[in-house]
Amino acid sequence: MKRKITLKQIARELDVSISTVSKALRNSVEISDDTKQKVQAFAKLYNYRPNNIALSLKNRKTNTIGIIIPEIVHHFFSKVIRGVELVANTRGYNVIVGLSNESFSKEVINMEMLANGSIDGFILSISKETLQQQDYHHFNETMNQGMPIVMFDRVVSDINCDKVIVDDLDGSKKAVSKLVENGCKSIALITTKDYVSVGKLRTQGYMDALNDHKLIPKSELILKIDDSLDYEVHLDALENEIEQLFKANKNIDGVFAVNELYALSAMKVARKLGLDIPNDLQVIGFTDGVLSKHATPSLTTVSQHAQKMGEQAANLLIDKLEKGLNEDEEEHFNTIVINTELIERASTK
Amino acid sequence: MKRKITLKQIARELDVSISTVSKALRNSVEISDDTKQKVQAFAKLYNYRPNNIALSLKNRKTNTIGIIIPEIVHHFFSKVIRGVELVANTRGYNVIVGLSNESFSKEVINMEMLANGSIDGFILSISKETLQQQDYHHFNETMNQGMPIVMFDRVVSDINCDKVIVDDLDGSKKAVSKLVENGCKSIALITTKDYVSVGKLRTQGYMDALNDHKLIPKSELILKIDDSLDYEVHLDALENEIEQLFKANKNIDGVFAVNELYALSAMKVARKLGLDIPNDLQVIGFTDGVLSKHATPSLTTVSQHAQKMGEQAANLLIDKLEKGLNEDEEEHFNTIVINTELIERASTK
DNA sequence: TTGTACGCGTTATCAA
DNA sequence: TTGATAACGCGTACAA
Repeated sequence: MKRKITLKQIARELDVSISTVSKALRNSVEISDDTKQKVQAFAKLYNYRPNNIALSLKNRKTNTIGIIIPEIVHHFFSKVIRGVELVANTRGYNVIVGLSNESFSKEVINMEMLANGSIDGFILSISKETLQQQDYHHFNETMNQGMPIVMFDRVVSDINCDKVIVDDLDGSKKAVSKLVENGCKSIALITTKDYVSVGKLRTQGYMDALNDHKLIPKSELILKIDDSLDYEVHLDALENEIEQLFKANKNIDGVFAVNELYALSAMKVARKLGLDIPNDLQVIGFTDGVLSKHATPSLTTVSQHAQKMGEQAANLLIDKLEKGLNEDEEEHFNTIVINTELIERASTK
Repeated sequence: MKRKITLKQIARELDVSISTVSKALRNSVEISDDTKQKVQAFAKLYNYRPNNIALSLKNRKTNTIGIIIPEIVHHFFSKVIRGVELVANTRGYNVIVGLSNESFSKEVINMEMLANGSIDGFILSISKETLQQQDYHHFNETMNQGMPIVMFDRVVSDINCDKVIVDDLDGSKKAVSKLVENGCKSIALITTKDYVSVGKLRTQGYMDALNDHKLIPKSELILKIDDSLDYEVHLDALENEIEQLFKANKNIDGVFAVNELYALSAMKVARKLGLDIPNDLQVIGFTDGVLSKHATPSLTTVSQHAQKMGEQAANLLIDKLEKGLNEDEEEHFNTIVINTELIERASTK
């Protein structure tokens, strides 16, 4: 087992100084061709590679991005990671992943861990618990220490940083308008409690679309799910709530759900109640998930372009990292809005 | 914007030496209580945290694990990551993620990138292209440099390292036996080409189960898909192949598929051909995916316990990293076999 | 053309 | 009880 070779070892072997080796390897004009050849050959033979950690320490730059997400077993987030990775890699960065697991304290601990020199900047999406507690001090502290943050999807306006979001409002409007245009008269909304920013915006889009079409939103058609429960586990509870909704409002002929699970559950319940999709009931979900495509019937969705979000976030962050930030120049923050796309499948006419 | 504070700055402020500060913060008995209090108060005030990079350089230990996987937008792999993250975090490690995207060269580049000091060891699953080319030099070189590797799921026997695998053979046997016991007489197998080790083993399990039940495997019932195509894109091609299989063998009453997509496609085609599941046809898939649970009908699966695999892999790696490896002690490699579990849903009787 | 010295931030050892 | 020094591995300004 031959350990990784260092400049010092090469220098000793060839009986020259460390700096000579260093310069020779970087092809400096200061060094004679003879020495360069000798050193380079030796380095190649022993497969010399500079130690990243030493470089990071010296340059005060790790070329590593930290990404903190609430959950990785989730198509949306893993697609975002893929986007980040893609851009990061081509631009010479590595990606270190931290999971908050929707917990405030884990988010804080993870960020503190990484902020102590391990990375150059963060890309993150806020955990539910943090959103609920509205405690954002760790984000501000991190930025105060000169470490940039790019937030995506779950963002809050209280924090001044670069952001990448989907056009939740417009996406929802498009979806609900589609339902209206397809003839739905009584459209239900299945959404989350309002502290989830995207849930709130998507709810707003639903309202706007109805208003645009001179339809009156009815509160009994709006089901706000408390998603602090993990519904992958408590699926029954979710389905029960939806069933109650349908039973109390037999005239429902359209459903807009703010995520995939809600939409699929709605379809499942509808099937159980003997409704035909899309003839009796049309359904659209806001999601980038895989379930939609393979569902029966396949689900019409509002696509969020998760991978693109990741790419944009990575570009935003790296741009900031590499922009020689002129001292007293006012810092500027960007918000990139990703357009949604309505993907029509079999759950709508 | 206050940059992160260092020992040196604290020392200067308090007019003591750097080493005094360092010792005071670690509560050394060498330092007077007075000084300790002073230093610790100051450090707390300015929220001092040791710089990870400097520590890594000094200790030649990064406390970071590198994980290289072929694809992140895939439930199996993201669950494995979750398992790795969980264990790594509780044991004081970070996780850095590299994606090979099923490409040999990306796998090599990613590993070289990380092997230069960024991490202490690898957890990885081999890319398809690497498996096809059977070029494993990068794994051996990495290990020769003293960097341990733990492989999971897609492994090869040629390489000597710790491994975590599922019991593919037994899992497949259980599945196919189940079909036989449920009355299937003519069971088709939808699998991959043999260079994918798990595909090969699962095929073997199918054979074994049939033999155990005195049934004769028929080659015309075995469909080997060339999965170098991305079937998420070329879904039609996949479904066509399966349709041919069904049409050429009308007596098929059971299907065992080595992954989720194949199983779902089989169900879709069957539905199209007017077959009722599970009455005319029973289907089982080898997978840990989400699609199964939400499919119509829901799919009976052989579960791989992906998260547990990740946890075991992380424990294996960290154990090795932290075991004071006695010089001439023979190095020992473990292979952990994870048991599968048959999860019965609606696609079987 | 080559080598010395320094600094990145930390800790351990040894001297004062 | 405190401080100076060396070391981790690297690159660079400056001296020889």
